Amino acid sequence: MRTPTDAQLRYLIAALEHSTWAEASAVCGVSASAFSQGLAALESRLGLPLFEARGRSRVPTDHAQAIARHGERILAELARLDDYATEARDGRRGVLRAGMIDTAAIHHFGESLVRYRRARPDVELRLTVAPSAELIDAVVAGDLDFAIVVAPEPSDELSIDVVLDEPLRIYPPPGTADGIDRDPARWGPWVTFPSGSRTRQIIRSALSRSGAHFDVVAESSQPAVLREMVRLGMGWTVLSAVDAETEPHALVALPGEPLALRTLATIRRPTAPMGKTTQALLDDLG
Amino acid sequence: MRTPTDAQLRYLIAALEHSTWAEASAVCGVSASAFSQGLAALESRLGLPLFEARGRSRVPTDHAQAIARHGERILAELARLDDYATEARDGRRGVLRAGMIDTAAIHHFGESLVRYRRARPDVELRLTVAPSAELIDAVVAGDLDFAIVVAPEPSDELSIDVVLDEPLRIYPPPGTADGIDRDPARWGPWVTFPSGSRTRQIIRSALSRSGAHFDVVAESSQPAVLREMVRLGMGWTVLSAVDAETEPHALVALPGEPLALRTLATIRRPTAPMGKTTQALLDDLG
DNA sequence: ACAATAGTTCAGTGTTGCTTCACAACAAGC
DNA sequence: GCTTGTTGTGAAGCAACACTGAACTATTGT
Repeated sequence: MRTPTDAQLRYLIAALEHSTWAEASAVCGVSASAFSQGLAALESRLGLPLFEARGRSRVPTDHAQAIARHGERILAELARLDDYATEARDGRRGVLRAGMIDTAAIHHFGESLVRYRRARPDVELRLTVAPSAELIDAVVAGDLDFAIVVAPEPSDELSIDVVLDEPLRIYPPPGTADGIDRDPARWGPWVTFPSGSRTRQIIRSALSRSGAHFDVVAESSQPAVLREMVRLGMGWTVLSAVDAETEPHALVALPGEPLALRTLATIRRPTAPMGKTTQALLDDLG
Repeated sequence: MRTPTDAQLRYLIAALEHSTWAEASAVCGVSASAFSQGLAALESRLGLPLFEARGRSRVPTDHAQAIARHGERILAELARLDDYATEARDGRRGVLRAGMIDTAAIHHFGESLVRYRRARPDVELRLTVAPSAELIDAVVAGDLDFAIVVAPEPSDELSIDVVLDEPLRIYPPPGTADGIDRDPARWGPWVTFPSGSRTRQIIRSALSRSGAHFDVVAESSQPAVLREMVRLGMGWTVLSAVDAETEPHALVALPGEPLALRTLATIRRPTAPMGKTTQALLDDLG
């Protein structure tokens, strides 16, 4: 014995709400014949009489009432599922697992995130802030829908879209003699990101291109910590301007061109379809 | 866009519960092919990605989880409907609208009714106690599933099954002279049922066959009232033994054969299918 | 390289739900 | 009575659907 169709339950409810089946079938948008057959099928599936012949019309049995109540609940649940699907389809509902490096989350896209939360309160936004390498692993593993990281090498496992290039500038400790920027050989020593860091690689190669030594005396993955160490005179650093030049205790960069550009990119797994929740945030970032 | 099938929801839930689809499809009792197609159909109906290719297995998306929860509720409601149907099919659940004349309800079938309520607590038993004519109308109108009444004339609108014949005996007031039973001409006057009553017709024709006058000095539809009037000496009556001879204040019948037999029968509308709830009570009465 | 595993695609099949048309039962009119 | 309109049912045909079995692709383990 098969389970009742949602159409059949709709027929039953309509039959109880209207005095005549012709009327009810019209409301359901099917022919009177289909309506009649549908109710007959429902009766046989349930194994219960739902209507009783009385003259030329049908009178519902007590079972019909009880079953219609069950039917209403079932249809209500189906409608809730449909509502969910509709909201999820256009990204008003769902889960969005985002990853960002700290600079992106705080300085570049903080506002976007706030806007997004306000615009889509039913989206469960889970933000992971971590270094690029960690975020890349998480994206590849499928633990994140996307991440904004320092652009990695192209790879089959990632689709990469550049979102912005930010300047990395050199920040000497306060009180460093003027004119020293002319002679890279006298730069340093350095406080910078830990050795696994992608930004550290960029810095190291840029410095070596400039002819500077890269002798590291202190490490931290936190820009704020590096800035403070420079302020205390422990050494020089290279940071993005937004990290170094924010109050309190803003640093002052060596004048001239930036040492290098750091490219930030969104990364996603190319095999995973992009959900509308993700889409919407990425659109806003661009 | 059509609504999801219950089978498709079952597939989704199974897919989330088992590590491999082959296993899940086996649990659902369908081929891996049908399973895969079913989930694909569900995805397209909802317009949402439910699974994501990862190596050679599929990983559910966040939507899949949420939708499965909705699906569980829908299936639970369907199961409740099915439970209702199962119980209703074998008469453990539903409504039973019964009618009985007072004598039947109190003396003949009171025990049956009590037994029935105890055996089938989920059946909503609605008992109407009224005179035969009224019950017959109610049955014909479809307001009662069946009734036990004084057997009426055969009719197209009723199916009639005799359940018992009960003796109607003559009850004189206390202190009536012995030997008077030999002379029907000296019987009476009478207190008896109102003129519309079926039992009164039986009594009148039986008395006239015996050669007695049928002069009525008081009427009531309630046997207990008639009995009391006889006890107070207002006149004679004819009652079924169970009504007249119960304590307190039992009457004593004229000796000899009963005046007449009153036939009680169950009546039903022949066009209405007999439900199991009705069936069960009628079986018990027999 | 090879076989085993996981899931998909394809063609074919039976069932279902629908439509249209014809029909039976009934009520109300003349 | 006869006719007419209404209400619901049955039959034939059709399109959609869910299923199966077999061939197929892609991934993983050895």
